[in-house]
Amino acid sequence: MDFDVLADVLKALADPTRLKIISLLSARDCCICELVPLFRISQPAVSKHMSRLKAVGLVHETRKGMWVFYSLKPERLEEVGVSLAHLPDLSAELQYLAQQGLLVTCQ
Amino acid sequence: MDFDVLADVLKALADPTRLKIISLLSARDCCICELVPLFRISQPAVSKHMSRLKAVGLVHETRKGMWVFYSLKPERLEEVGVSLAHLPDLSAELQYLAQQGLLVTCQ
DNA sequence: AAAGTTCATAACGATATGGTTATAATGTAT
DNA sequence: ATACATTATAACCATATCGTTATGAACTTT
Repeated sequence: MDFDVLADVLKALADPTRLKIISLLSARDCCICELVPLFRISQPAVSKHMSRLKAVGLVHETRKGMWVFYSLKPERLEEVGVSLAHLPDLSAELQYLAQQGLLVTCQ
Repeated sequence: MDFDVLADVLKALADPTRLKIISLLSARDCCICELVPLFRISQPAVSKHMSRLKAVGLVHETRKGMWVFYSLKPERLEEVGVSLAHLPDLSAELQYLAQQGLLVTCQ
């Protein structure tokens, strides 16, 4: 994942409510009306959290009659961990700094 | 890491500039004046990014004369990956929903 | 067809974020 | 002492974020 995409996915993860939702979904697919009573926020607020998670591919939705069930995409979550552990290499930028004599050298 | 702390660390990571800084620091300790020419932002902007990373323990600083060298704390970064892969368990909340008859059951 | 349930969208407000310029604080060198 | 280099802080601005209430859209049930 490049820096911009990874930042977007991390932004989607960087909220306590959404992290809790992810934890819940890792145990069981849930619909909005199940999540609302667990959080002290309104139904539209939960709905927007889900859209946000869906937008970055962390979650998938399935209509079942009246309900929309959300399920976690664990591969996507794992991809974040892997990307963080192996960030794109920027040693070219450091070489550029060295060439320009912009690296500070002090013992 | 609990949900709130993890969210704070993820917020610190959830920015392309800070991710690039982390990648650079993984290759070499850097001071602010080295980073400024690599990004198209001002010196105070870089300085604030570093404070933010330092505030959540992702980075450590060392004065050397005129310069302040920043180094990555790889244990902290790894901790994020581990926490994401093992989020705090919320099955108690699901049990609560079940007891209240709030779980939707449809085949 | 009408009423009820679930979820999404719109419009708004308070706070957070990420940048800027100006200036202060710290350390070095003349 | 003075001047210079590096970093941090302050004040400000534009946009994003996360919540709210009101309302619309999709689907079921009566």
